[in-house]
Amino acid sequence: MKVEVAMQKLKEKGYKYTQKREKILEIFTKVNGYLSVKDVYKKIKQDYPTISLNTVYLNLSFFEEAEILETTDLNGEKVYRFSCEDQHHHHIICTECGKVKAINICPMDAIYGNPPGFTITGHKFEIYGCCDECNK
Amino acid sequence: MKVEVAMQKLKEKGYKYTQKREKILEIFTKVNGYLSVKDVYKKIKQDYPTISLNTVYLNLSFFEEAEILETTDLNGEKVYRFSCEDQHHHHIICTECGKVKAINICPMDAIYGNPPGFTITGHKFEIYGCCDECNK
DNA sequence: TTTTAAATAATAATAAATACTATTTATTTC
DNA sequence: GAAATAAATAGTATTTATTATTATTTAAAA
Ligand SMILES: [Mn+2]
Ligand SMILES: [Mn+2]
Ligand SMILES: [Zn+2]
Ligand SMILES: [Zn+2]
Repeated sequence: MKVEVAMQKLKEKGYKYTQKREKILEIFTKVNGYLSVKDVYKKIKQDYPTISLNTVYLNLSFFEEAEILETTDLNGEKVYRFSCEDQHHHHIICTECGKVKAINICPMDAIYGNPPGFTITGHKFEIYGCCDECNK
Repeated sequence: MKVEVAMQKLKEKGYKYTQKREKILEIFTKVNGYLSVKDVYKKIKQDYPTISLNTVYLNLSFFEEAEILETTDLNGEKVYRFSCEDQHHHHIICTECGKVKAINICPMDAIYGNPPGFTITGHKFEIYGCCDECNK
């Protein structure tokens, strides 16, 4: 997703435009992987040294709500990345640096209906690994 | 896994026998699902009102290390359950109460070798839902 | 029974995440 | 463009999960 499209999406949801929000999104476009709140905080501090960590927390939550960012847990920490807008798929994730690679298989294709006693609301399929860079 | 087998496994790894450990394992046998540390703490307090929360934390970690318990994240919290010793499989999990049901499909069966640029170290496939009891 | 190494309790320390409030700012309205 | 308003932000406090520390107790070995 492009930054402008994401900002437009935000606007439609009634959020205001701010430079910091744009910058946060820009940070995510430059990374093909998950970032923690602190990762984003460190990066945006280069441009806005006085930004509050709380602001980063809030905005990442808003972005998630607006389905601009998606999240997962990496080592017990919530991490964020740009939502994949193309067809539903899953990822292999480097547990060291958060880098991702798409996997064009969804195990739900083999699941028919709801298992007895349960109503399905979601699923997660993630392969974990170490990328070549982190392997060095 | 039976409690005695698990305690035996612990012994082999050099851990001592304690009543509290046995009780913790007993708690897990009575529940077909994941429990948080606090869940276990509350339950065991009925028998050992002076037990320390830290003791629960420590023992659950030991059990995980000894592969007696397995874990996942539920609503950002680490939760534990008895390890499945039968053939590798996955689960549908009630996000309300942690109850689980086996799914005899593993998406890794369709993955051959390592994707370029990555070394696979693990995977997670979980279906989330709400069980009939929690739906009421 | 004595020894000793691990288990526990009690408490302190960390770290992620959330809550609160005064101030600032983007956007609306005139 | 200036004033009004509602949201965004900074700064700080609080909460909550988890880990660390240390003195005491206890299971198991000698
Ligand atoms: Mn993708
Ligand atoms: Mn199972
Ligand atoms: Zn990596
Ligand atoms: Zn349930």
